[in-house]
Amino acid sequence: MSQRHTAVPAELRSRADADALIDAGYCPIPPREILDTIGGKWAIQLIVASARGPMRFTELERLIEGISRRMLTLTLRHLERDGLLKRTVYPTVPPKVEYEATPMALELYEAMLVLTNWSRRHSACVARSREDYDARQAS
Amino acid sequence: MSQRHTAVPAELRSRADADALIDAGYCPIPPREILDTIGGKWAIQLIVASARGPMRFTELERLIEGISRRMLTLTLRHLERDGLLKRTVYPTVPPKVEYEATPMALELYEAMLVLTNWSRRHSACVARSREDYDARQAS
DNA sequence: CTGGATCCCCACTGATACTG
DNA sequence: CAGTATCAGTGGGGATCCAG
Repeated sequence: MSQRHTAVPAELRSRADADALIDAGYCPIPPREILDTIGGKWAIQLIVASARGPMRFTELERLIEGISRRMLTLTLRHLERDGLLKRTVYPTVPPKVEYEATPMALELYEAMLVLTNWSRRHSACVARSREDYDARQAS
Repeated sequence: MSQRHTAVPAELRSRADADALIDAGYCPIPPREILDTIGGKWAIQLIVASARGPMRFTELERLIEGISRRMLTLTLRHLERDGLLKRTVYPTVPPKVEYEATPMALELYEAMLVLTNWSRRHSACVARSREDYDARQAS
């Protein structure tokens, strides 16, 4: 735990580059902290959905598709607690509550795009690898 | 599902930029697939540990600290199946098995650094947000 | 409309013991 | 050395009902 950290250049491709990063003290272990935050089944979708502007509870419920009322509430609370969503209550009747991604969440979203990019570049390769692996197991 | 995707520039800061990205069809929903792969408790640590070169089973077991033999095996199998680790068996006695991160895994590792960077920039903010939130709940 | 409360399931994880 | 097998605990997540 608690290793040193420095600013990260991060446009590299080779094994040597990765070596250099590790030697420089880049410790990707803290991602556990991030993964605990956004690793939930719905967190990312909620951030994306509320990235364009205020979204109401029911809007999100309809948009996310498959999410239960319980998990919607829980995940929203979690994200709000972490400062990733701003919750605004309008004391009207019936009540109206809006959720909106904070700037910090938008940056996280942009960071996620790098992972998305990786996924897109390699998903086929991963799928093929799985097939090969499963085929070998069958034999 | 199955939205369009395009190459990603991804050096932006504003809400408008995020809007532009979403409009352009960047769908960060697939990260679920990534998160299922690396969201495990030990996956990232194993990738990092085996990023510098071949690592033996027992080496990893000692290095990771806290991992059980069972989870080490399971996670290694999972990563191998996805093509993120290469497993090499030397039919000697006693047996010798080496695990090494593939180029694809190294790229993933580099992508994770972006998230790590986000975490480092905002961890204090998140912590403060949590304190505020919890304080409000207490009242 | 926006949740809170409750019950339940099961996948992930850990602990321990055994083996080629 | 490098696993496998088995049992048990925990928590995330779903279903349902209730309430301000």
